[in-house]
Amino acid sequence: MRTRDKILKEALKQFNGLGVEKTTTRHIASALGMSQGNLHYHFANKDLLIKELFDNFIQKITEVRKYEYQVLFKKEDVLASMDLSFSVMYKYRFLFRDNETVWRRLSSIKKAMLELLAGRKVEIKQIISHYVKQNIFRPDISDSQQEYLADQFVFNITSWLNASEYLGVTKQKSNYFAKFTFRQWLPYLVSEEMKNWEELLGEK
Amino acid sequence: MRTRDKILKEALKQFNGLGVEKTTTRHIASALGMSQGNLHYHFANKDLLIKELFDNFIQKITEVRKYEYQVLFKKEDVLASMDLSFSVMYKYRFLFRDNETVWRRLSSIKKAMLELLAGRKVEIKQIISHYVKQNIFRPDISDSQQEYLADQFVFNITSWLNASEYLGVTKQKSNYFAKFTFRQWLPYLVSEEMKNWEELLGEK
DNA sequence: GTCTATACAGCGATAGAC
DNA sequence: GTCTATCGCTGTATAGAC
Repeated sequence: MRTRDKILKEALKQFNGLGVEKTTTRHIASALGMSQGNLHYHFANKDLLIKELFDNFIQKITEVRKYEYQVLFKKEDVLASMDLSFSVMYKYRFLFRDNETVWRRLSSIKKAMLELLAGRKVEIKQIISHYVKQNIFRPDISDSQQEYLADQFVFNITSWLNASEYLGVTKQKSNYFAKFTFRQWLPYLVSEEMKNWEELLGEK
Repeated sequence: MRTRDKILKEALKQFNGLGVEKTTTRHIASALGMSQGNLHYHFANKDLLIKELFDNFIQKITEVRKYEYQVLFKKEDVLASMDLSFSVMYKYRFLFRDNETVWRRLSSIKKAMLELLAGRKVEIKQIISHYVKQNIFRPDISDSQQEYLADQFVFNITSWLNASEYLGVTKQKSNYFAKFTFRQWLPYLVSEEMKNWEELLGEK
């Protein structure tokens, strides 16, 4: 593995574990048995490390999305898609946990992240709208409630990482939260569908 | 105002605004036109500042809870109660935004915070159970789904502060999120109730 | 590319004068 | 109580030898 990549890998590990502010170039370098001077040869400053990790994140999350674009309406596929997205987000969780720190340092990341989420919201509204047309969702759910559901979805995907401690979640994080998020739709379903979905999501 | 209190007030302001790690005793002192030495006369170290602010938070949030304990089942009261809680949490938002940093420094706060939330979950389950018995909630909602709803509630109250940027919320934060959280219950209601509640929550 | 050495700034905290 | 002065440490980043 190239030195550059080793540094990136270790930086990601420490950003996720210790947080962005507590992670230092000294610390990263020494964990790799490398001098700090050498690290700064490869990455002139800490922000460049963050920037490159963010670019990697965007690349992976875009890949995941593209992959399932056409199969998105079947409930098993929606669930699997969420699971995949969540696992990528989990890998780069410092971007969400320390979002304020990161955004303060690099405002371009803030912009890109908000755009990403706006795109997600549009997608989710399409799915919901599809379910309403197919009579999978109940007919008495108002438009504003559908809008709300999409907001709740965005809220969930951005917040789940911080919440795991509060909820006492330890293992299988991405899978747990994919179900957690998906489960929010249960009461919107018509009765016949509800049983199927509840089965898919398994007992809590 | 006593010097002690001035320091606490400024510390809270900076913790909320800059984050705990970026806030320094130097910074707090100079904002008050006071020497750093003097600040350290009143608070020997930074952790004592955090600790005292946390104690104030606990005192206020407990007060708020006690106050409406008996009226908790009417929907208007539940909403008002949430609004009050959220506004206290907002005042001490660094405790939630920087929860990992704070918990790393003072594990006693982690313990107390998790207990507080566990209590909240119990309360919310009581309310839900009450609504089910009163036939305000639909009868076809499973027990595990009720449990889930309580978890979602805890998830919401702990995460809303970080999410406002993602959702584009700017003003009236506590009121907005009280409704946001409450609105999650809409699809669980029987049809007749749904209209009343939707009116209470207003158009999005 | 990788190292050592070092400059420089900022932090928490303490000592001692007033 | 409040101040100034200072210590010891840790952080980012650069310079120059190999």
